[in-house]
Amino acid sequence: MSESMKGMKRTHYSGVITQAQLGQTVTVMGWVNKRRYLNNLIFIVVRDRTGIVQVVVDERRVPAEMYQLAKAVRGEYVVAATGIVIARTPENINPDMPTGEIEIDVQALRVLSESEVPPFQVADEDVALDLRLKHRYIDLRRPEVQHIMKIRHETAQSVRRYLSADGFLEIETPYLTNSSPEGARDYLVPSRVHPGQFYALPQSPQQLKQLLMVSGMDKYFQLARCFRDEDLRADRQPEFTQIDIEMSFIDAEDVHAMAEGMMVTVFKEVLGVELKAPFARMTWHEAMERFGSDKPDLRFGMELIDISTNAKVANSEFQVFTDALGAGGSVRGINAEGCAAMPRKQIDALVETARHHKAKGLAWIVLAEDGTVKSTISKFFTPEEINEIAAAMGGKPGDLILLCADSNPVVLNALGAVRLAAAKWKGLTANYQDYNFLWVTDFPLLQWSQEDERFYAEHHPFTAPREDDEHLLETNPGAVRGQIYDLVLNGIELGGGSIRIHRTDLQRRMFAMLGFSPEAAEENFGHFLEALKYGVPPHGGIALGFDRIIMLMTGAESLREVIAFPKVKDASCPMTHAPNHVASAQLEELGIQIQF
RNA sequence: GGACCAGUAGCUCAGUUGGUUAGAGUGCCGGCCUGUCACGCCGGAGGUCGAGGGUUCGAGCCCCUUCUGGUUCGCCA
Repeated sequence: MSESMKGMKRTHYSGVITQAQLGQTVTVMGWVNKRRYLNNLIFIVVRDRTGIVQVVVDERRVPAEMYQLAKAVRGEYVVAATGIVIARTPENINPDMPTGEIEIDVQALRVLSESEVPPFQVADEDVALDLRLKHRYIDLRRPEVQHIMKIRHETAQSVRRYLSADGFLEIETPYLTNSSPEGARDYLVPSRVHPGQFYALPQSPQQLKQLLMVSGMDKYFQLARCFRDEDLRADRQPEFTQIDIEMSFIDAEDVHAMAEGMMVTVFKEVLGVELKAPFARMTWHEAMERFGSDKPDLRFGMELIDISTNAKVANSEFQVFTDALGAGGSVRGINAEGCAAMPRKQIDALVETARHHKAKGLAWIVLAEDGTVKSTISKFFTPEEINEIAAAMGGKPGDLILLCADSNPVVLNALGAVRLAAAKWKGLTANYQDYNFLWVTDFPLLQWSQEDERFYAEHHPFTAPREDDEHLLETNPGAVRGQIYDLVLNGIELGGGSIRIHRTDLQRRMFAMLGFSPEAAEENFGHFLEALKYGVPPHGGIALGFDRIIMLMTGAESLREVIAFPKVKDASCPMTHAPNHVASAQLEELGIQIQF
């Protein structure tokens, strides 16, 4: 019974019809959100991208055929309805509905497409994620998901407007490019013309945007799709979009000011939210010491406190403490304020969290409201000593003190995780609209890999060291700080960037530090080193995770919510079932054999 | 690659110590209803309890294996 829409033309979106159209003849087209049948009276609620509107079919006033058609209409049918916009009588006004003051008195009704009973209701709020993604085209009909897509669109437009007005050029870089030896695993694309050779999909347009600076483009941006063949997380997808930016003749401060201006404008234009700029700043070292994280959530305190030098701790009989201190580690803790009432099971979960992050354990002191004190370390300390340690931690009745002793990296990392878990339990991370931006700067340039017995670039191999640390590059590489900055929002890394190396000699020293022989550097980065010979402006930039920004703007729980057709845990698509087998003829043409 | 959590009707879930024919809400189908808007009322259909194996007189429940999904550690320059 599906019909053509021939002769009918949509005049209005459903959600925008108001009293202003009273008396007009309108035609809406959309999905049947709901059909309510009251014997002689049928209400059909039509939904489109803009909202819903009610169409009334009154048996006494329409032809029998039309009434029968209305009766047969079911949920998610696509219909076209023409009728006169009439005011509802006062008692029939629905104040919860934007179009609730009017309705459409039907004159013509057509079913353009029927629908089977959908696997889940568009109106349902709690539907399992895999089912939603399997039928994402239905999931995307839900108003909240459409809202996210709209925010995403508006944000992209706002970013483009802001950067264009600031003199940036939007330039596309290729998706078919070279594999790079550093960094994440690449997605490879076999070449038919060059059997046995492969393109790689870009993990980021890093080298190409730097080459655009060599070209004198001066200011570049791109909403670039990036690909990384690594395992997924709630905030990680194998393909994602980043706002990729590069600028010439600038320093880190210029990049900060540009990025802050962009975020302030975007949040204002899209959400109507006024952000405070400049954003907070903190060095990587300070972030690690105070929060145990290089991306601290500043919506709450619970900062790490080092009590290694506290006499009661340093001179105690408690070997867990003294062993850690003897080995050059530390004893630190956090005061989870107001968490004394945390159930034992939850405290155990915090201990588990610490263990999960390599700590051997987590000591705790419960300072109950009534003044009683309970602790896991009461066997090793007198009540007075425990009180003194608690006082050193700033503890007061009602607080929960959590202590960890180990090597410094382990203590910081574990307490950083415990801090987050405790804050989450306390509900301190619930308000996503409390936007706390933060720049984390001066990351170490290089990171030693025990496993591979070599240094890796913390950021990427084109990152410039701080000029005052450059002399340490060969003598004490681990101490060299890079001109690196990450933008962090509420504990999530929105992105990062750096000032790049623009001198050939320094770039060669950098590659040497990373263990590349001159020949290997030439083979992997030859075109890049070559380009550095021909006049390179000092430059730097930043890449911000576009999907993550949308996630934080909308309070979405997962990156999947803000991507139209996302991948799931094993990097597959539940809807299209990609990746998939290909015809053997295709493989033959590529000279590829599958072995397993 | 590791750890943890979940899987019962189309959907969201309950299911006690292992014990009769596995339930609720919602959706779906049919009937009634002239102003509904989470319409209401009546009736109905709908189940490989993710799969396989085991223990037991007896398994949705206990054990093993496995699959799927989620979270996370490793990984993510």
